[in-house]
Amino acid sequence: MPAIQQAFQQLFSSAVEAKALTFQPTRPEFEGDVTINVFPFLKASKLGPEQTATAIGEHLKANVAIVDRFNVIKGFLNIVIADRYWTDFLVEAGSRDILQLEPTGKKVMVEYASPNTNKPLHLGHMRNIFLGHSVSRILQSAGNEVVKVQVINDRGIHICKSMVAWQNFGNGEMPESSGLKGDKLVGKYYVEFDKAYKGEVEVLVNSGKTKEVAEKEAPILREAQAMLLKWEANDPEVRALWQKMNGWVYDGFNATYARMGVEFDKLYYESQTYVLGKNDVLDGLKKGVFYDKDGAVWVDNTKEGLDEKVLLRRDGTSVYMTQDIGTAIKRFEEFPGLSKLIYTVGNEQDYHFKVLFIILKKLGFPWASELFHLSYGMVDLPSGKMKSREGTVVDADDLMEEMVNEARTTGEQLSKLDDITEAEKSRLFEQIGMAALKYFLLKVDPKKRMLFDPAASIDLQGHTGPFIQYTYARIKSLLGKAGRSEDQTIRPSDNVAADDGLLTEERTVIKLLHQFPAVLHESATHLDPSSTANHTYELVKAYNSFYQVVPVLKEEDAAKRDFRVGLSAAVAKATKKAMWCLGMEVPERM
RNA sequence: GGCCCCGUAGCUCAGUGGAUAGAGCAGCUACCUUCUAAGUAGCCGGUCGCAGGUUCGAUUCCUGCCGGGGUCGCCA
Repeated sequence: MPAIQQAFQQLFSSAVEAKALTFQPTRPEFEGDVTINVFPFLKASKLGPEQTATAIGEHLKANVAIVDRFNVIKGFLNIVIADRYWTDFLVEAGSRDILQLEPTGKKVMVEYASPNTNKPLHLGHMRNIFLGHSVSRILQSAGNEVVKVQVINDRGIHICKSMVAWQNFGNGEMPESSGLKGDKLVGKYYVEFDKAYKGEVEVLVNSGKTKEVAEKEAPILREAQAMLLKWEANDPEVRALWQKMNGWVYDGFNATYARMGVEFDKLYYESQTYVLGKNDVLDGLKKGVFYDKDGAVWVDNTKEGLDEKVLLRRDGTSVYMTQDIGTAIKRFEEFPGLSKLIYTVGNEQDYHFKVLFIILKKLGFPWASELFHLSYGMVDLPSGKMKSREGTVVDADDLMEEMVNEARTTGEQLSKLDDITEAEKSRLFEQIGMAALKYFLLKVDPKKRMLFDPAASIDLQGHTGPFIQYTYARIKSLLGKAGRSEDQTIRPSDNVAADDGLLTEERTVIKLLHQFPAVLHESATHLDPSSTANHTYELVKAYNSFYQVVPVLKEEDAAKRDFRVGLSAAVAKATKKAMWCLGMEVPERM
């Protein structure tokens, strides 16, 4: 880059801004590795596009060692970088983890699950959890210290509904007695509640009440509301039931998280945080940041293009926003070095977070500008939106089971695994099924709404997690036969093969490896695993093309063979790390 | 209605100012006595929602419109 600027200065005695200078990978139909578009410089060079490009090209060739040759097509300067540069890079890629970037010295908190405890986890949670988990690992690989946190919405009317229903209709059913997973059991009573509630509403409507009145007066709802009040008053019996049922849910969630392969450094319980924020809001009121209207505390965001919002009710109680204000403040107190806080929450809460961040800025917290809402789109089914009340949700445990079974069916059909134990097979199919699922959810831009078709969407072939795993396993097989591990990739002498000229297949793979750190960096900057996911696919796809036509172990020239083994090892190493960043495992064989 | 997000191949998605817009799936074809065929190569498939504008150059940026979704509680 500086070389180009220098070239420009000398050739045309005129400076060029760094941002006007764009390098792009040369399109495969032309010869070259990097391409510079010279159109932006025509005014300064006062020459036509071809002459400008040629002049720069000549200069670079004469002055920059790694520039081997160039060609000019229209306004595009295609530069061929010397083989030596690529082989040197490959040695580097073999000797260290190129996907572990320089430490930034920053500590980042990522919140990536916030389930309610009244029902089991579903597909929507899975997108949230895989996304946040992957972003955490990408940030870590990009040199940050990461704190992963979960918020558990363990209190409120929703859990009281399950509790009331269990009390009324449960006959003491327990996870142990029914064989139901704890979260499923509690979820079952949430559904029971809804059924009973609807029945009661219907009865009331038939007795002449309006629907609105009936929906407010249904006895079982009143019961749940009364239970919430008792909970807030610390009623021992209610609290004991609450603890018992939440305990079941946590057991269930933990089993689900374990299978998902995700983990948290710290848990926040809403029952502990919901009291936070009140004093902060009152402080803001004193400072004149907020105002009093009819006894309630409001914030006015009309200048920011939003509207007014209540922060404390007239009776002095909190709203959702209040506790989020308090929780954010608390987190920065608990983690003094924290420089960034990321909330992985669905895009239906875009407005909420916009308001939250503005409020914290108004309260004068310097870190308020470092808050980020990692907003992701909903997951739709072919039938439309998932609705828990209509029973159209895709259950997380069921889906994982289905995916793993799918992997098993395919794997056993291929019958390449007859010599391994049943336990090893189970572990392998678990890895494959989970990767298929995770990759499917992570390969698309997080902020976009996506479609999940359980029947057809999840493939084990093509642009998928298992495709990547398969490539890795094939390389491992090669390395095994060559007696090398992926960590002892290229001996420096291996790159002698380069003197013979890199094959285009080799060059393509190395270039993709070379781009990988930049892609990872971009993934971390945009908090978007999809670019990493897609680049990993590009890499292994290119490797597969190489593998198909270029002999590795069968190559007779020992130097070339070693070089290709080293190339393969470097791909395996980067692939494994990239997959780790996406929360997926890679199998030794498949 | 106000505000926000999205609209690219039959389907699912890449592509955030550059060349003739790319993958996967689906359909068709070729390649396993050769390093794992969960693979590779090829064919088929496009008014980048529509209309203007900015620019040497727009799928990409701006405006308007159309279509889809979200959100606008002293709910969470």
